[in-house]
Amino acid sequence: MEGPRPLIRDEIIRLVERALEAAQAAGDLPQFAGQEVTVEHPARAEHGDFSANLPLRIQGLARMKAIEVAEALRKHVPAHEAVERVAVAPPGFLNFYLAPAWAAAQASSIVAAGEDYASSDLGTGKRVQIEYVSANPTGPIHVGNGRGAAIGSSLALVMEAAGYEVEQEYYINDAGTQVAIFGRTLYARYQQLFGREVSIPENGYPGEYVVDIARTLKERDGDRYLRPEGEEGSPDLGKAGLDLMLEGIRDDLAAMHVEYTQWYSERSLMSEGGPYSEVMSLLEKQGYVARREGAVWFTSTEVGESKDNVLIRSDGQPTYYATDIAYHYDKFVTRGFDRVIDIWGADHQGHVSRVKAAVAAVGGDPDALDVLLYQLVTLKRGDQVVPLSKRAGEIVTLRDIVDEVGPDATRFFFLLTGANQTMDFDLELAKTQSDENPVYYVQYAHARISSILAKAEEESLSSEGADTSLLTHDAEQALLRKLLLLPEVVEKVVLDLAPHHLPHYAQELATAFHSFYTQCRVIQPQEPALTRARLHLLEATRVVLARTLGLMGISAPTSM
RNA sequence: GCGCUCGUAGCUCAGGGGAUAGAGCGUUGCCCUGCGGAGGCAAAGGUCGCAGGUUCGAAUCCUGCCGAGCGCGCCA
Repeated sequence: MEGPRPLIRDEIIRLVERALEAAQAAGDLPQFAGQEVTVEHPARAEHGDFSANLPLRIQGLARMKAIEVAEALRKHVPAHEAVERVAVAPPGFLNFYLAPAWAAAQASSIVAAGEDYASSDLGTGKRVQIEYVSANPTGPIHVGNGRGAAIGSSLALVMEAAGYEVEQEYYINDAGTQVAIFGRTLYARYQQLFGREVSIPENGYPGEYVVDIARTLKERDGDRYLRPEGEEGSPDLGKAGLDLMLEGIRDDLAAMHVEYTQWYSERSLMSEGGPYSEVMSLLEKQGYVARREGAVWFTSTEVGESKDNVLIRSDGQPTYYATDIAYHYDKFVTRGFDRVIDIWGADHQGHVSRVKAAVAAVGGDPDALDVLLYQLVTLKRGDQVVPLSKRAGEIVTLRDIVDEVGPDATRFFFLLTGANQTMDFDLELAKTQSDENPVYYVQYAHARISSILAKAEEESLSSEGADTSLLTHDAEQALLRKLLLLPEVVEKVVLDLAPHHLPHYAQELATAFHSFYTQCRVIQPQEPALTRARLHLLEATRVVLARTLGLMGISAPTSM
């Protein structure tokens, strides 16, 4: 299979690089050390499609005015089929204008690429693991987890498009203190259903959902978990409860169209000779372990941390940190991922450097670990802030939102805001104005195109043999330029780990299409050649819209 | 107190060294004799938190200050 074509942006960069070499060889510019060339999309269309600021950056090195540098470069820019003209603009920009016929011809390449359009080989041959959500199975998935789900799931789709082999994983915290507390809470609720006067433990989980789980287990398994009064409950009850919780979590995430390739159990780390014991002896061997105050510590200050951290508490239980080290050891060393991306809520920020330090200590590469933190979501009903705490009585779950506004709008909304920006999720707005959610604007564009293409087919019109050079209208050209942008967006999402660029691009693309639609009639029986060309443009637009929506995990409806 | 993140239009947010700072929503005013009006066009709305600094050029980088969120457990 042929690899993806180079981005037009990169070809422009190469033209500038070659112009610099040629200008220096010709003596129009003095010799100096190589400069990295970058180009950008000017804000104003009159400044062209791409702009290079190289003259401004090297004016000092060249000991010339930037405008003169630009002029010297312009003379040496090699000809390129995609470039109609190159202009110098004050104070020293080199502006590139794409040839309309070339831009139009790209419609054919896009249609030919189909759902592979904007794929790249950026990550080819690299295995990346993306771990996200990983919420404790002691309560239902809440709104904040939904944000992590949207980001992780979409990032996975985009990285796959960029050639990575992607593993999407949910780490199940099925061991440890919180799970034990959940088990005791559940047993209390279970006993209550049998008429016993017991109350849930202090620090227990007061939520109604625990009662629901208890009731389900009672109905399914009867009294088999019941022990004599005063005794502790059966561990089987806790296990059964967790399984039910997990089932619910899977369902909730699946409702948002989040699908994992792997569910990884924390408990499985603890097996004889498993990752946990391996890591503990590894740390011990390397002298990073100290015993004091009845606990076992990782002397992380030795590797630059601000303080040491407990691995095994004085009650003999491993901390979350210890098992997390084992988990990351398993990711890096045992499973050998080239890159690991952890997506956490910003409240885990303090954990980042600790984990990186530990990764380094057990033989992983901390630079291959990216921790993507997303700021917390403030849930609102109008002006009223709704508490998100899993321990509060009334909680709004992710499922509530998905059921209300649908998976597409939920994902789009979560993706819209950059991860390190706090965001408000106004339920009132999401519910009452769901028709005005921008996702519909984008999906509508796709449905509209599908409708026109269907109508064309009915009338036996097709894009067969389209002459794209007829696509010269401003609106056609503007749309074509948007289509050409997706590969750059995909690259940016991958390099910055920032999927929020997708919904913004999707809106721009939809706008360009709707504008084209109102200005350019597609089906015109008296203009068969133009009709063919515009149908072809529609086909290309549909490909790009569907692809963009697909990368967000959002459906591309043919009718709405 | 220390650390991380953030402060851009009335609201929600993009932009994160480049030319006259953008979008959606809201507001105001236009546009259907034709392919889906869930649409299009236009207007109004900004000392980019404040003050210094670096630079040919700063909303963007650096420093300080102000304000907000989160973290600084033998919780996860």
